[in-house]
Amino acid sequence: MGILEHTGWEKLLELMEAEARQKNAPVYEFRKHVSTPFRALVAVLLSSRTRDETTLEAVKRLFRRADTPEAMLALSEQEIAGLIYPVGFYRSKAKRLRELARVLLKEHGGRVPESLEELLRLPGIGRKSANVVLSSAFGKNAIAVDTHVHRLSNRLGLVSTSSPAETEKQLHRLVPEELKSRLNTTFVAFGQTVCKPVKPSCGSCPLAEHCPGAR
DNA sequence: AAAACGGGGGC
DNA sequence: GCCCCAGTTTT
Repeated sequence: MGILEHTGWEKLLELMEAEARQKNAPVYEFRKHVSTPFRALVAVLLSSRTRDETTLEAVKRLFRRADTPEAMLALSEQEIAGLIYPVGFYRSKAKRLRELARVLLKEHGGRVPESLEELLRLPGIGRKSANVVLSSAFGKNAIAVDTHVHRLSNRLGLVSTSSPAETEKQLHRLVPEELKSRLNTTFVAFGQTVCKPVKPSCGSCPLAEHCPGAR
């Protein structure tokens, strides 16, 4: 018997969300500031290997200077690097941001494309990032498999695979269309606050009773 | 001091 | 698939 048989998808997401909101999961504050397509694209690029609180500090400063591809391209790599403290990886991230702005202007008239294929062709944007933009900025029913989604899906026994790509496939079959986008934020929020990578709070977890990974 | 964080890109 | 990247935070 899996956890879904006890809760169903809707209830599962509700339980996770309630707990994560109470614990002030960083992703909620983060999302408030990066809801437009360009901001979402920039933020997701910067968020690689970086916590949401850290990324948020950087994008708040960055967007005051460069909230459009034109403004971004007008800055030098060094200037961008200085603005994105404290995300780390300054040279590579600054270079990618500027290149991203350049391609956006040259290939897409400065607009963020809305298809997975086009997003994947942007420099610095891979499958996870493209799906985050599709779901968070364009409201599409996309599933973005980051480490949180991958880890939680496996711990909860929703999928069983070491491959993020396979997790994405299986979730697509499993999750009701209208809940796919919501799953991204909810799983990240719950992963940040309860079902953490190290030392998960199984003792106080509302799902522990029916979670195969609880310990 | 060492491990964790995390996703893209190149091979 | 595996390794590289390379700064900050957590343990």
